Amino acid sequence: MRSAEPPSGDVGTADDRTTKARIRDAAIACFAEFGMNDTTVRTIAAEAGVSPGLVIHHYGSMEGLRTACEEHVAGAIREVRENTMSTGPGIDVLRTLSDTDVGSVAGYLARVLAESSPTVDQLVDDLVADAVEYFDTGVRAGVLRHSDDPTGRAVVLVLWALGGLVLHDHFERLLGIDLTDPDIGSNPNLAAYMGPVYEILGTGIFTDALAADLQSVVSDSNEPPATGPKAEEGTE
Amino acid sequence: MRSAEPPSGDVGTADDRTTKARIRDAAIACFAEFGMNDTTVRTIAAEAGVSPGLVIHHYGSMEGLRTACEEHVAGAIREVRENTMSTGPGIDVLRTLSDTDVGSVAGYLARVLAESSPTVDQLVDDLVADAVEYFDTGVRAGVLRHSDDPTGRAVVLVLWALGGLVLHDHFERLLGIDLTDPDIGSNPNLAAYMGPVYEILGTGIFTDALAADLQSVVSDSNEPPATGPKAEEGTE
DNA sequence: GACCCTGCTGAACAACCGTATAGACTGTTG
DNA sequence: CAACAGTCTATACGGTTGTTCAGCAGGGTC
Repeated sequence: MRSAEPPSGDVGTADDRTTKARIRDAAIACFAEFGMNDTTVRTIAAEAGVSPGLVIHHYGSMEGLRTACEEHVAGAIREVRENTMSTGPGIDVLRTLSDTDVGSVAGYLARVLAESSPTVDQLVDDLVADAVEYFDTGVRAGVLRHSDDPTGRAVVLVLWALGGLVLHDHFERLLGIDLTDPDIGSNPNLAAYMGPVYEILGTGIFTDALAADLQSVVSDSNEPPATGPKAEEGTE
Repeated sequence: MRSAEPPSGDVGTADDRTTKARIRDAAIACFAEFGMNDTTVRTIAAEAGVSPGLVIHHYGSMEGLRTACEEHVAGAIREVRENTMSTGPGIDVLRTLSDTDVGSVAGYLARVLAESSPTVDQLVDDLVADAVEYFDTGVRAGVLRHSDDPTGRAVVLVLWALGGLVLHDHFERLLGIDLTDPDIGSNPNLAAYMGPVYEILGTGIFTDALAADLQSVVSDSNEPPATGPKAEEGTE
């Protein structure tokens, strides 16, 4: 009773299909499907096919289980990240998530990203750091434009992508594409999202004159310009 | 007892500083500060300085109060939207929110946007429709680039902006700027966010050759190209 | 056989939730 | 004055939550 954990203190990176691991996977699936609040110990226990008491027995408390889920998901993402980082091509946030073997990583992240926690914060920091590094590679390869604020650009793009993940219900309703779909690549409506994305990131949305005007204003003060019709709608 | 509502069935667009309105405002503030789940009837009652029973007496149930908050916030946003729409210049999502008189609209939205509800869905649809219209104005004025998918572009930009709002904690941690700040305009760190945003929306991030390549690929199939080093990190 | 340890169950616990109800206080009307 | 209608408080009720605990089944070890 003094310790609810067996001596093996791993969070599950290797071959654990024990009951404890099954409970964790069931919890992740429930969190992704029903949300953080509508998921109870009894919901998870039923999903895993065990008794409610066993969940607590293995993870000490509900918060202990939450932490274990976060660390497991973060570990799975980190694993994919490091592998594809060394491999090279085609890493992006959503693809990184769908490449994990957890299954409902994207749906789970969509639920936990909004609430701050050390594990999630670290995960976001890592994704941003990856983006910074990868953007730098792209710039030196001549496929990406130079940025006056590489870190800021990476932060904005990564958080926009993750924020879109959190709002996947709205994307699905408006564009017919579910960003949390584990195999989003085979969705026929993917172009409805990727088309505008590539268009925006390819050429921007401002015409050249206005873009230069906005850039100079930003570097001077904090206030966007107030002359003539503005066009920063939907961007801040 | 058969009806918990007084004959006045408004949701609060005009001069109501009654206790009922104060309870609603306290609820919005609590939802924004503590989140949807950690806010109980007793929390709201304490914030409003009334008894828990009175909350139920006025709004029938907790869900009735939630609905009233949603409709009130949506109404306040709609009001600002229509006014600035007719006025003309400088409307954007975050500025629209900070122009409302509710105070913690952005923080409230950051909590409710993730969960689908008819009222929130309608509000998002309206913001997207506004963006479509405003983008079209900008295109015809020559300050915005033409889009092959104007609606898709507006959806992506609005949801990116709103998604950033939901992830305001991460933005604040990484860039030092709180997107839910009621008067965000006077924040000295605003440039840390607006700089990258204007840069991205001004010129995009892809170089011309790669941008054209990606565009053609998207219009052909759903799969992003797989040749050479890719650069769609953080965007999908 | 007895013994212990581990995985696990099912019932019970206290705490908290939203909600209902009885009644007290107020101002208004006859 | 009495009667009344709202507003508001205090309290209590059922239900659900996370958590605890006594005990069962099974498999080693002596």
